[in-house]
Amino acid sequence: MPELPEVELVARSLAEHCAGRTIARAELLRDRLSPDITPRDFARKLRRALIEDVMRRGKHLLVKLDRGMTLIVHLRMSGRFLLLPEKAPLPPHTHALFYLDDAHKLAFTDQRHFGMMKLIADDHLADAKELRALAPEPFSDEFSPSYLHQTLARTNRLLKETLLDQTKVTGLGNIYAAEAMFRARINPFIRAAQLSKPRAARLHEAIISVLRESIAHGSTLNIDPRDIEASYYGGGHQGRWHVYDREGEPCLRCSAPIRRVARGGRSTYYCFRCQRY
DNA sequence: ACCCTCACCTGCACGC
DNA sequence: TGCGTGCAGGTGAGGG
Repeated sequence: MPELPEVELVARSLAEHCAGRTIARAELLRDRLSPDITPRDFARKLRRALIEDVMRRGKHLLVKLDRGMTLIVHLRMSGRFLLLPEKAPLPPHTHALFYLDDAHKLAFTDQRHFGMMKLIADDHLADAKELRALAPEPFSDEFSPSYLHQTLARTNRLLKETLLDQTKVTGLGNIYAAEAMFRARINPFIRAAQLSKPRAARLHEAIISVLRESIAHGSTLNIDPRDIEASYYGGGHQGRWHVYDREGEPCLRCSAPIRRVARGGRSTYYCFRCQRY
């Protein structure tokens, strides 16, 4: 599912439901979910671990355990957590299981098998290759208008592609990149370096507000009500996106039909009239 | 160091 | 109904 707002909500709900719980037993059902560790060691290292907190960095979940360990989880396209009664049947595509000490189990499911887990000692967390190169958090002071302007100025790629590069800006994916550029009224196909300072500042504001509002509204994606973060979701996503997945529908600002352009196997949605330059 | 393409999987919607 | 095609929210490896 996930871009930053979805991962944030998963992190919050995992923290709410699982922080303070002990993992009675863990099972890695698909080896390649966590390729650095055998299923046997996965079970051994997690057995009786206390979940202290669950945080987010970029699109990664950080499950902070006692004994100086953190489980890094990336949901990629289809990773989900479901909190189920201990004896409930396993959902399809369950690749890892965590039996908690409160008669529930946490199931990690992943239809497309792109998800990733890595158990890492806290000493090495900061330099884990998954986290090391990530751009500053969008809600941090470090992610400033001038940071964005200078970062974009140093690339030759198209703006849209650059916004998806997690080492330049972290947390945006295909949906929210499109939504942020629409909000800032900037064309996705300009060169990133072409963006003037005032327009970079406008994009900066748009990125932050799109992400912030999506978190506040409970994201924009359709989710299974059994997903752990389901309680944070409002009334579904109807009408929330302005351009994403709206090819041919009227722009909500100017009524021009929204365009979709496919490149490198991915779609970019934008309003050709509002986002001319 | 950068940039591009492909690869990783399954399932669903669509057109014939 | 059945089959082939294209597409889906993300990234990493490997090449130029």
